[in-house]
Amino acid sequence: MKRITIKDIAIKAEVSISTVSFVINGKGEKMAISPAVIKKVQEVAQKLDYRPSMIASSLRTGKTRSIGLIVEDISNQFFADLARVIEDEAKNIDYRVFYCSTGDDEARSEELVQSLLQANVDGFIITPTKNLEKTIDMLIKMYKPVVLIDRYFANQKVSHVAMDNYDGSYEATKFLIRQGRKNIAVVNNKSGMIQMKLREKGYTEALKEEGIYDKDRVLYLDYHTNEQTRIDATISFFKNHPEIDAVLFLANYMGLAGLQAFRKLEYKIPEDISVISFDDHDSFKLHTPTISVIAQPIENIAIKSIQLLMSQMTNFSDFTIEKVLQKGTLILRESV
Amino acid sequence: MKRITIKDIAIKAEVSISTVSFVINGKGEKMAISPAVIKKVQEVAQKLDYRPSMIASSLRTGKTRSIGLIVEDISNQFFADLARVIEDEAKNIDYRVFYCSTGDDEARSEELVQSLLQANVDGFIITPTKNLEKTIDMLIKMYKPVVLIDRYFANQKVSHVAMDNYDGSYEATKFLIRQGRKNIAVVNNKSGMIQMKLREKGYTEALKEEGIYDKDRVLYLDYHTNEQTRIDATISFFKNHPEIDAVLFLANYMGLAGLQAFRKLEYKIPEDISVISFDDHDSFKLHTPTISVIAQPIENIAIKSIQLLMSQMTNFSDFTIEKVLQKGTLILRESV
DNA sequence: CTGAAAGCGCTTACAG
DNA sequence: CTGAAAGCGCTTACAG
Repeated sequence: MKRITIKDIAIKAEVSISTVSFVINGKGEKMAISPAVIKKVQEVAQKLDYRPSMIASSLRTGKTRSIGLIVEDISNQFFADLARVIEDEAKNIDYRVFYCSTGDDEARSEELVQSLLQANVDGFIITPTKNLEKTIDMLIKMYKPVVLIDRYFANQKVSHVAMDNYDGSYEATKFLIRQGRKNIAVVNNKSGMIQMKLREKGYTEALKEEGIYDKDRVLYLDYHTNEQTRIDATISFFKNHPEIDAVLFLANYMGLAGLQAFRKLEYKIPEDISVISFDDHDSFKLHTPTISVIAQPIENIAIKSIQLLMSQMTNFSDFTIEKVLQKGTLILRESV
Repeated sequence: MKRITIKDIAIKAEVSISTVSFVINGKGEKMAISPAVIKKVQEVAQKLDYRPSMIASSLRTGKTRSIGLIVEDISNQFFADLARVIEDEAKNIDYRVFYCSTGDDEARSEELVQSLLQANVDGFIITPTKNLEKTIDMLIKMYKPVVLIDRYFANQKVSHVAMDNYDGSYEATKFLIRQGRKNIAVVNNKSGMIQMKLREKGYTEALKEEGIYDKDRVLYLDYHTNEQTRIDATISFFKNHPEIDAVLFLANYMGLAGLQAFRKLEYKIPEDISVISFDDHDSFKLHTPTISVIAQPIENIAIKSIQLLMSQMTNFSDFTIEKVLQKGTLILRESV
């Protein structure tokens, strides 16, 4: 099974290698190659079942028609959905996507960037970890197109696409207040990343406007631990705060842990406590009762990020940095 | 930012290009290069922050140190978990994994194989669609290592790793019978793929042994449809069969649809109906009541498949075809 | 012990 | 309108 190359085609079609290359790449007309020759080359290529070597072409051009997608955790539904849409979009423009998960591990994130760099991807879409600002600056300096998604660094000159997190939790909190809830808690993680801070801020501001903010009603969970530990922490927090009558979970895995905590505590939802979580998830639709969520505009985020990346890839010297916030959707279910 | 190549190192270290290449690839000793030279080359490489071009080396050697992983749907937890373990295992032996989903679309599966072939992956791990037998034969003919997972073609000479599906559902059904259930239904899809047939067969045999098999208690759902349609089909089936007192769902997405159907029907689990589903899933642990499952040995499947693939990759002319079945685990929760 | 050179399969500037 | 040739960054058989 010897590989068919443009040389084989050239010989068989009795033209030069360059002519074959031009025709294969659709530059036949531009190069003023006669229609007859174009047709002949195409026929021969077809007959020999020619497949271009991406590797050889990459080595020559320095381009791979691939993009690297670094997410926090591909087994989290939110990121899986995001990846799926990004992959589909990329496929439409004939790009391949390499995905990988950081697990919110800072060293691993670094490694992943390096390894994608080594694989020579043409551009990056990244949900950064906390330490990654410098690495991203380095990519920019290397003229590598980058778009950040879901989270970002406030003062960095890099395009990003994220949900309007502040607005999402502000609106959800206001909704709970309008329902008559007075003692509203929030569960955040300890990451301190901007998207989480903004979610908390939306909650905080909404309560402060009503003069009912209480800093003791904020629980911080550790991302880097197992689910049981999160459940236990949630249980003991709520045991200490029996007055709480509503809660906002700032990410789906915290919501999932919270629901298990409430089951242990035998809380009735929404009678004892109203529940809203960030990020929609199968389990929220299936839970008894069904759980209200602030759903992310996954499709919009994916499409916009590919657009921004493409604009950098086609024209690195003169593109505009865009910082895009897409509105989420409050989906009301039985839990409120 | 010019790229650093072995040529730069050769010049700086004042040795030949070949010497650099040998040292970089750890063949210095074998080539009897003096320790002093080895050390010098390594130091220079380090200082210049040299990164080998995978692309150039691939072009030269024909190897890419990558494997293609084709699953049915990466956003399904079972496949996501499988992919995660496979990726970790591959990383340990310094291989990269490209994953993609067929969506059980036969044309797309073909395309994916072609596109991975074009990317020159060194080996394939595939959950095949129904039509893929010929394509896989072609890979074998091209001397491309292949391992099938989750499903396979009974008479094909290709290694595979799957769960012992027959045993899994046989044991689960026997368990339901021992619990005193008499009218046990099963929900399958229409794919007709071997793993689904075996799951159904385990159920059928267990019931036939007791003389209580009834072919009217088998429901077939369509994979290629939306969840609501599956829920509706499940509801109408159970409405027509009020005598059913237990059910086995043969894949997690059917189980998830089933639970929503039961909620609509206001069935009490397990009082009205005992429930066991294939494939564990977050939602099953979180459901009220928690749902019993036949969990797949995901880690074992992943590890074994990489092992089999590696044995083919290192020695294609003389490896043994292995057909491996790993036992699943019946996890009993509140639903039975 | 080390080096010069061919070649993997392409693309593209240059010449005619 | 078409072809000869250089070169992308490696690896490795061969020569000395």
